[in-house]
Amino acid sequence: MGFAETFKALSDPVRREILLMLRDQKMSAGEIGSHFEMTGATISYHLSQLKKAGLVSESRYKNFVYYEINMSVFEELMMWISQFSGGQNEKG
Amino acid sequence: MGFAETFKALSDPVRREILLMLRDQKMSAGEIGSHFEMTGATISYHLSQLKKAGLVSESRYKNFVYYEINMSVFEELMMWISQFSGGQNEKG
DNA sequence: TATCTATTTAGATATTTTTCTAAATAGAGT
DNA sequence: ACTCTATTTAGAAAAATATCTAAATAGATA
Repeated sequence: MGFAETFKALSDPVRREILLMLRDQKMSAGEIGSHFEMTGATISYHLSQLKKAGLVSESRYKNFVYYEINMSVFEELMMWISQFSGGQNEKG
Repeated sequence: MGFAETFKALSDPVRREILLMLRDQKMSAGEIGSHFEMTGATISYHLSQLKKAGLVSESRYKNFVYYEINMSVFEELMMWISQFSGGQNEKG
């Protein structure tokens, strides 16, 4: 997977907001896009970055492509970060 | 502080490695630089990005500038991420 | 004070990222 | 089969990023 892609994906405010929108329901690309003042093409680009980072997954129904959060990558991220804030590296 | 800067700082592999090096001891800019095949100027740039994101802080002694981890930003990061992996948003 | 050492700043360049418009794809309903 | 709708892809332009070399700064020590 790679932390580089994950952190890069999370560094963009649009993408972080998309993740918040998906926190408790899956949404179609169009629905997601309608919350922003950007073209659908741009939203599609951001969704592809999130997907590449493994932060979301997609499924299809009728004409629509639905996106939803993929929790497991967030868990890996927590593990990485807890190296620093946990303080489990004390001597003794 | 801003998550954008924090995540952006973490998206670079050199900067993540610097953070790992600083996990259990403070180090001078020069010591840090000697672990990489890069000019001191480039290392200085990366350190400034980490500092801007609040991930490290610096102190001076003699000719040296020492860098050390700043844990509190990692803790904020954990909070943000736990919105997703914690699953505290269930109905019922 | 002159010089040496550690680090940062400035300016330049190559690469990457974000955004747009226009076109392509793909499936749904008629 | 045709057309409509939703989404993605391609290509281009502007902005941001990572790196270098050379120069500047600033403190330490002789």
